[in-house]
Amino acid sequence: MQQDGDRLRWGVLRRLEFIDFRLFWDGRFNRSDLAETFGISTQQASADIAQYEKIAPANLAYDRADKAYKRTVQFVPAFIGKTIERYLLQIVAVENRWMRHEDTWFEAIPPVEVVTLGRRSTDPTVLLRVLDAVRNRLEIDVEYASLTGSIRQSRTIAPHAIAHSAGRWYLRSWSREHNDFRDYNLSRINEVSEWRRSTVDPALDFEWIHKINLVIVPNPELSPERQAAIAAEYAMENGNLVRPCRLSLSFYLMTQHNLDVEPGKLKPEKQQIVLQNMEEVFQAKAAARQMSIEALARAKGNQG
Amino acid sequence: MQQDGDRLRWGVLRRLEFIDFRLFWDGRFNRSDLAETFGISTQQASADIAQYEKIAPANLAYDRADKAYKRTVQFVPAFIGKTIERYLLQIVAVENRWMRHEDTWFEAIPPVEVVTLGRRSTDPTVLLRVLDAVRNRLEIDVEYASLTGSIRQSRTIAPHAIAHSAGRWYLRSWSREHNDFRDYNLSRINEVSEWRRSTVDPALDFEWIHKINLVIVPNPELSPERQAAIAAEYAMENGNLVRPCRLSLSFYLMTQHNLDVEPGKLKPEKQQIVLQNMEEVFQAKAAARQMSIEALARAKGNQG
DNA sequence: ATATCGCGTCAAGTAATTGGACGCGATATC
DNA sequence: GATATCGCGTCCAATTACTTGACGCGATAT
Repeated sequence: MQQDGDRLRWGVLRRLEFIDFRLFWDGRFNRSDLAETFGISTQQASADIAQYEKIAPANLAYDRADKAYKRTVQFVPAFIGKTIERYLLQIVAVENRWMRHEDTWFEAIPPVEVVTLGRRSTDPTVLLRVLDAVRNRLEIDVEYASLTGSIRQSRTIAPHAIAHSAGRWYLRSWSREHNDFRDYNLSRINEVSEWRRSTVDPALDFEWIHKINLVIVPNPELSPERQAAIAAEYAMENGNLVRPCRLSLSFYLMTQHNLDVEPGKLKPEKQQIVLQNMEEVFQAKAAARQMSIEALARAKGNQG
Repeated sequence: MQQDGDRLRWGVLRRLEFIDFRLFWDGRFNRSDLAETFGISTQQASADIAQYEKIAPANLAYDRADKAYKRTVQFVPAFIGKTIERYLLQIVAVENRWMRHEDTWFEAIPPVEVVTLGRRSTDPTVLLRVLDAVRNRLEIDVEYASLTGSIRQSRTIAPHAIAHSAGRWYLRSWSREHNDFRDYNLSRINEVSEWRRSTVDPALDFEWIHKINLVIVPNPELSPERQAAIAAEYAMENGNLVRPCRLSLSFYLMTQHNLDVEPGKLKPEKQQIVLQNMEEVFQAKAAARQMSIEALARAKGNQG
């Protein structure tokens, strides 16, 4: 199968993958499904099906009554692989209108409800300019939606990385106004106007570069059974989860899971996990921040 | 271009899309990139590039010095469309190891950090059986990881929908043990053994079917500026956001955003939005639950 | 100066795909 | 219970997509 996979043309491979996909998700497919999805003739579709049958004969059987190929109980995906999470994500993307149903291979989107509050989506042009700036070490002028939302402020930033947390996209950047590194909410950037080479070394962003191990344990106020379940869900070893994390991002992770709330304020169910080394994280973050500010000031001094 | 798009073969269209993609994300691409990604000859790749140039001549220019095609400033995506969020999601998927880098079109994954605590991923076979059960109205026996994580419990459920919230997947199901509808965490289902036709009508799951409008406003304890910014971020109209939501899912949405925490317990920054009609939601949910339980009991009485 | 690399292109050959035609079996229609 | 319909499979010649091989061109590296 591996050899077969290598010598098959890219297009044919995709079509076999499609067969695999539909068998997995719908349990059935038609010759015409294949023909319509890829814009090929029925003859070619028949040939493709025959080829799939040669590779994985036990996976499907034609049901004359239903006029469709159906998945057998022995079915094992031969092409789409073991990580099906990506397709689940497609469903989420369709529900959020990030992706069109036609751009997926789903015939019927499974009855999946996505529980989220939709936010404004990112402007492609902004994203494009921002990515360029990151890649080519540029300093850019951006129009940043002020807190009031009405007045538009111009900022000069030199972004060097992007981060994603809880549905929000952040831009890690040096700020000319403050001469330090901070996070900008990508969806609040409306326009990128000018760009020029940046003179700031992103290696000075110690809050970004330095990582710390977050030591996470189930909330001890929960019953032992519940704690064990949570340990299993997060695949904890020895009762704790050690998650390396950039210092500047640690707060987002903490916010996401209510790790930054003092114990006792929330019901334990709302705070299923807690952070053991919070103090250490706080101190490390503050120290790194200080280091960056001083290094940037020194660099500016040398330059001017 | 539309006509061109229709008459182009599926494979060619994908390759033009690839050119568009690379121009967007990397700002550049090679003939050999195209050839290697799709397993075609360099000649064919040249032909494809020529075709793309015919369709969108202003989008790219060959840079002899760099030996690469480069994006021009006038670049406007001609194939990949306006919703680029789907590709951002791919990056998240790669970072979370749900997807392989090779299965995307990214040459270099942009320096994106994904802030999340990875959870155990879903077993494809379980997902497959569960989807079948939903689609064909089956009752299935599942092995559900008990709270202790060690003892395995068998449950008989008839699932009828799937929900996704904050990285977790839930299965909305009727439960034989309790004769009511409840949620099962998909990642805690280890195995699906037997299946048979279900006799329970999912239309009786009123907590699922009935929707309620969640009325969400910025936390009034925040400064007016901050409130305005949050209103903008969530695209609120008249200062509030009305989000229709299935009753059974309303709690997940509330949990995600700390809407279910009494005011004053958390710092306002950790509770940027609040729910105005919490009492109404609670009552509606309880009423629907009661209705379901009674309807199910009646149905059982008629049956037995 | 010379080698190397990526590009473009011409020409001939091969593989993929189409269009047309036919038969087969299961369901729906009257 | 005859008849139409639909989706499938398959044979054929014709067409299109793609490959293999060969050559020249310009920019960079040695």
